[in-house]
Amino acid sequence: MKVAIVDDDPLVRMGLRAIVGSEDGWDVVGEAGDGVDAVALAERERPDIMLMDVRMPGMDGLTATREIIARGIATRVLVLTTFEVDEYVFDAMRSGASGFVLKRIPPADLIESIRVVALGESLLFPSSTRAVIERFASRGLQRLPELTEREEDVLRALARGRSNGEIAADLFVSVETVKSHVASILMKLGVRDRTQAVIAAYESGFVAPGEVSEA
Amino acid sequence: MKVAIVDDDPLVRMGLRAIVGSEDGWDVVGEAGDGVDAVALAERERPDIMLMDVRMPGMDGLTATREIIARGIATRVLVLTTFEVDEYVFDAMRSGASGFVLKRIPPADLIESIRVVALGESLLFPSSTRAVIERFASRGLQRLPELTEREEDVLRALARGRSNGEIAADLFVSVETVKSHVASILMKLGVRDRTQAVIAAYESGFVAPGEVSEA
DNA sequence: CATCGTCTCCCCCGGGAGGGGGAAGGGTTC
DNA sequence: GAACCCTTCCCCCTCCCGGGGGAGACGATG
Repeated sequence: MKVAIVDDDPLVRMGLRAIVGSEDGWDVVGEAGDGVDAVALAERERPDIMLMDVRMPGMDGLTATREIIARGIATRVLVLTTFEVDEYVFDAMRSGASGFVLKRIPPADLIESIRVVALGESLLFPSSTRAVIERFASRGLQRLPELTEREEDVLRALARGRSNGEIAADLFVSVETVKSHVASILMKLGVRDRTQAVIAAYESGFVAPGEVSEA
Repeated sequence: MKVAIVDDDPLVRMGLRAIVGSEDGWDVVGEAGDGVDAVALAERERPDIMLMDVRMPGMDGLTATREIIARGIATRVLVLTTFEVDEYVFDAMRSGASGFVLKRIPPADLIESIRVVALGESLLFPSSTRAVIERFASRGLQRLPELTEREEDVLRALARGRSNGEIAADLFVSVETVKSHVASILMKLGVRDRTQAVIAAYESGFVAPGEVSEA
C-alpha cells in the first residue's frame, strides 16, 4: 500500500514515516511540505492514502484535499492535525477527506486508522465525532412549535420550494386552503414569510440537507 | 460504572451482559425489552450508559433515546443495532445518542466503545462514519455556480431571511441594487424565487444549519 | 350536546417580489 | 483604448404572497 505524507514540519514527517514504515507492505511513496506540493504528489504517485496536515504555508491541507478530490484522484485523505478546532472537522468532511484524527493519537491507533481508511471506510477522532453529533443533535433543541399534520405537509412542500399554487395541486386542495395553512405556519413559527419558514425548517432539523425528494 | 441493556431479544441481552460483566468495575443495573421499559429503567437507575437496540416492539430505541434526553436524564446512550441503515445513524444522531455501532462489532471493540462513550466522547462505526461524511461532502458536489462577492453577500442575507429592503440597509445600498443582485442570483442558480435560492444555499453547503449568525 | 381544533374554502386588499429594460462608473484584461 | 465584468442605481409592470376578515363540515373531547 502506497502512503504519502504531507506536513510542513520535517520532524513530524520523519515521525510519521517511522510509524508508517514499521508496517509490513506499507510504503511511503513521497512527502510534501505544503498544499501545492501535496496535489502534485498525489497526481504523480497516486498513493492509496495521504496523511494530510491542515495548517501549512501557502495552500492549506483542506484546500489541497478539495483539489485532489476535484481532480478525480482516488487517493483517500486522512486529515491529521494538532488542533482540535471543530470547524476544521466540518471543513475536512466537506472537503472530501475520509478521516480526521489528532496528532496526539497513539501510533498503534494511527496505524489502525490508516488501515480503516484504506479499506474504504471512514473515521473520526472520538471528540470530533462528539462535535459532529452535537451539531446534528443541536437542531432538535430549538424545536419547532407543534404543527398539525397538514401543516407539516405544507411546510415540507415549502422546504422544497413549491409555490402556493403548486402545493395546492400537490395536495389536491384549493390555493385558499394552502394560504390559510401557510398563514398559520408563519404565525406558529413566529416568522414573516415562507423563506424564513424554510430557514426555520432547516435550522430545526425538520428537514435536513440531502434528504430533499426531488419528486 | 452502571450499565443498562436494552434489547428485545433475551439472548442478545445475555450476550451483552456477559461482555459487560467481564469488565472490572462495570455493573449491569438493569435490562429492558422495549422503549417504554427503557425510559422507566433510565429514570429509575440513572445508569451511566445505556446500550440501546433500535428495532423493538412498541416504542423503538431511538424514540426512547429522545425521551430519555428530553427528560434531562444524564445517561449516555450507545445505539447498538444489527442493521446498517444509514437513516438509523442520522436519526440516532438527531435523537441525542452518543454513539452508534453494529452488533457485529468484536467484543473487545465494544468494550472500548463503551469506555469512550462513558468518558463523554462519541463514536460511530467506521462504515457509518463514512455515510455521515458522505452526506456532509455530497453538498459540495452539487456546487453552486460561480457567484460574485457581492452576490454571495446577498445570498447569505437571503439565507438569514432578510427582505430586499433589509438587505439594502445591511449593505448600505439601494433596494434597486439588491433587487438586481437577487435577480442575477436567481438566474445563476436557475431557481424561481428567493425561497428556492435559500434551499439551494442549504443543499449546496453554502450555508449549513447551525452556522446562522443571528446578528 | 356543546365546544374546540382541524381542514376546507371564500372575499378584499396592500405591498413586496420578480421580470424586463436601461445606464453609469470603476476595475481588469487584451 | 476597447471590451468586458462588477457594482450601483433607475424606470415600468405584473402577480404572487401575506394580512384581515369570515364560514361550513367533521371529529374528538368534554
